[in-house]
Amino acid sequence: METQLDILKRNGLSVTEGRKKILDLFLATEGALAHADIEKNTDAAFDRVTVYRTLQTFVDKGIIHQIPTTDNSVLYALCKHNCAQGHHHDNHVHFICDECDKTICLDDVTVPAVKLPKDFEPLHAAMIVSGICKECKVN
Amino acid sequence: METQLDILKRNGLSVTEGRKKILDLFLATEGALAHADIEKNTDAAFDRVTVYRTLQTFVDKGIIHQIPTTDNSVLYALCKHNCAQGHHHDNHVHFICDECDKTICLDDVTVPAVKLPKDFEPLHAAMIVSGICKECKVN
DNA sequence: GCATATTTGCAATATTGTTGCAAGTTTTGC
DNA sequence: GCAAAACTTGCAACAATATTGCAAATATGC
Repeated sequence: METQLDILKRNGLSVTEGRKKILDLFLATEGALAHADIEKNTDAAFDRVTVYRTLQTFVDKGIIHQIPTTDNSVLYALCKHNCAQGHHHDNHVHFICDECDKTICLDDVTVPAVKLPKDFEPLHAAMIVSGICKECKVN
Repeated sequence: METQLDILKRNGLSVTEGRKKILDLFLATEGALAHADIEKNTDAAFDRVTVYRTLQTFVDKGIIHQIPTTDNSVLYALCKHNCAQGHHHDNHVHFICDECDKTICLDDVTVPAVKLPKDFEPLHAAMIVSGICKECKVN
């Protein structure tokens, strides 16, 4: 399995404590992370600014992708497939649970294509489904 | 055509200057509006707080709906169809233009249903397509 | 190991969102 | 149309979130 080190090197990034730790967190988390989660889970070991910059770098490199939400926050999740710089393949559906508030990448559910009106040229599509997730449904 | 007055009355809301003006702005705008746009376009005639509260009220009543984005902001747009309180019908696709940055409600394009993994129960789905819009494509 | 390039932390600042409360406005019932 | 009740607004204070420049620290290439 690919380690944080591999990921950083593959993307030509300097290997630093901060980047390793944040990547570790992503690798250890099933769902998506908000900026706030990352600050909490690294025990304030890093400056807030570093977290912002690290996330931005990862997004630019295609290591993580952003998930839009309706509550003025952005969620981040690892790209499971190989995403080249500036060319993401994160075209899977995201599920936000109304119960436990977790966001899950449904890697096997691809965003369906839609027919747009004339002269609209689509480049990227995102889809967010909310409801009750597997875990909450069973319990 | 339905005026701002009709909309307010239909929803049992007090008719105030602020609500009328903000509704006017929505009725006059084709695309979606960010909170910042609303503050700007009302000439700072209202307190920031009033704008926040008015938008919240409109969302609660189903007069406008929220559109998720990936840049830490939420966009708002009028519900074209009759949305009952707590029961929105805004299941159309939203298009964000990378060129002019406008967000357009594609009222005629409905969000397609997707097949979710076992035990996931969907309640709501949103879809955002980005690319080049009609206007920018032609010019 | 050293020079260069990159990254980090700090401080300052800007932006955005929230809450309580008193004053003002709208609606209701007559 | 008027008074009382209900609701809405603005202000002030505050909290949270995001951005920038710059010097110090760290990582990389040779």
